[in-house]
Amino acid sequence: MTVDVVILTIADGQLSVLLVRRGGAPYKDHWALPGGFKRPDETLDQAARRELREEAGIDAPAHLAQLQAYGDPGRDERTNVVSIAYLAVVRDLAAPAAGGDATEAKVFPVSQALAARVRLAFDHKRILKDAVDRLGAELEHSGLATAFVGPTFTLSELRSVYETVWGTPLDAANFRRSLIAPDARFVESTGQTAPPGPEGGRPPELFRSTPQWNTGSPVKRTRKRNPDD
Amino acid sequence: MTVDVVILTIADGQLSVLLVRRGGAPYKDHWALPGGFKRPDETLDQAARRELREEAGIDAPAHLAQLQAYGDPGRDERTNVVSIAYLAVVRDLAAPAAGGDATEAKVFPVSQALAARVRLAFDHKRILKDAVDRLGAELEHSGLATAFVGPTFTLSELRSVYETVWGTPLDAANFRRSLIAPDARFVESTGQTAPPGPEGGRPPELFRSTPQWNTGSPVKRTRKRNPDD
DNA sequence: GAGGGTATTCGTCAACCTGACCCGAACCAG
DNA sequence: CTGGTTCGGGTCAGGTTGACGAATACCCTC
Repeated sequence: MTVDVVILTIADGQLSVLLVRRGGAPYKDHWALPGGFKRPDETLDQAARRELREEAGIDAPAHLAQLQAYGDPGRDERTNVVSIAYLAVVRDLAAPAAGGDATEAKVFPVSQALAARVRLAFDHKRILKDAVDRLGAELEHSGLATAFVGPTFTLSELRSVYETVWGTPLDAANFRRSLIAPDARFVESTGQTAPPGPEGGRPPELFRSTPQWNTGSPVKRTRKRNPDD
Repeated sequence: MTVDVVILTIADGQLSVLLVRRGGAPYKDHWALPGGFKRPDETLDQAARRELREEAGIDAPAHLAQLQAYGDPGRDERTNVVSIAYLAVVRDLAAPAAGGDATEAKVFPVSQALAARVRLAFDHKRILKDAVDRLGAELEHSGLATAFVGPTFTLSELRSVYETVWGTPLDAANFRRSLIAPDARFVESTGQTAPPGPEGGRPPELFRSTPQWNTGSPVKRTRKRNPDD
């Protein structure tokens, strides 16, 4: 009975995942999701937080939720292990913060970690793929995108989260309109502005997310529909 | 490591769940979700199907998917047990089909099983509540509603599923319009008609669900918005 | 300081979708 | 045949969305 954590962040404009290098058999020297055995006296959530802290040096993830259990026989050649996968979202994962377990930690772009030539330990590639799919779906129905940005943020930063995860561009004006709609209180203005980026431009307004952002999201994913379908 | 299955169906116009009476300690004689220990040589899905067959006599559920893992210490006083909850949807659960395990099985309306005065074994009430919440959300985003009806169905039958699960009435005409939209192929007509119900009325058309019904659902839940909010 | 460049913010407009409602069609019971 | 019921099909106003243009506020270079 283990708990594995998919730690996602956005680094260099790419959705990225933190992986650790395994020190022992099986899959020695392979990259794997941080995780470990659940202790009898802790809840699953507590076990996930402990692994976050021990193996990734993360104390307070912006988001942490259970994903799914994986229990196929043979997924671990040693013993029959069922793993509970967790999804954690953090920001500022710039410093890999190698855990105290003498394991090496590194942040990979998800596209790279899912590439065919890369081999992850156990069924961790499938878990990662499921986690990314789940994240994309969750963005449509919750305010999870705010977990990728700071406590205050510009609408461009927030929009960039959607665009990065979904891989599709969004219209900046319409994105703004849907978020600051008078009846839907998803974000509220702080009155402050952020300095423009290196590219220049008008200084953007800083927003704060409201606790209401639970019942649905104003941002919709526009799936390209095949005309021949 | 156990697998518990929330078996939902619609009986007498009410969302209902199948519970079994426990024969042994702990929680002897309490009602509980059917479930049991996972065997090392089977997958989680296989374990769920085995429990469905052994304890509820169900061979082919219309829907079976993993929900969530529950692992709080103390949820089972004997040993530290992590349970993987599954959601199964079946139709025609009229015959309780008591399992061969000499356990008594009975179908309860969900509203009754969740009532405050009823005590279910372990944390099964919370699992059931989570399952029902999940079902309601899933109806909005998938074609799961078709699992409650037969291979062919009338639009009234399908609409009744949404109304029963959500507890809100839907406009019959608009429901029809959204389902038979020319570009959204969620259902297709069989050309046949069903006999009218005991109340009379025009014979309804029989439809079949299409395999496409995965990317979203045309039916939306209209949340009543508080005007003072 | 003038001019070009960028990103944000605001406004507009047509197309689409939605909720509400009406009416005829088809069937049953009396 | 008449009344009652459900299903099929249509209409209509209001809201929402996608696309797009224009104004604003900053930076940089000349």
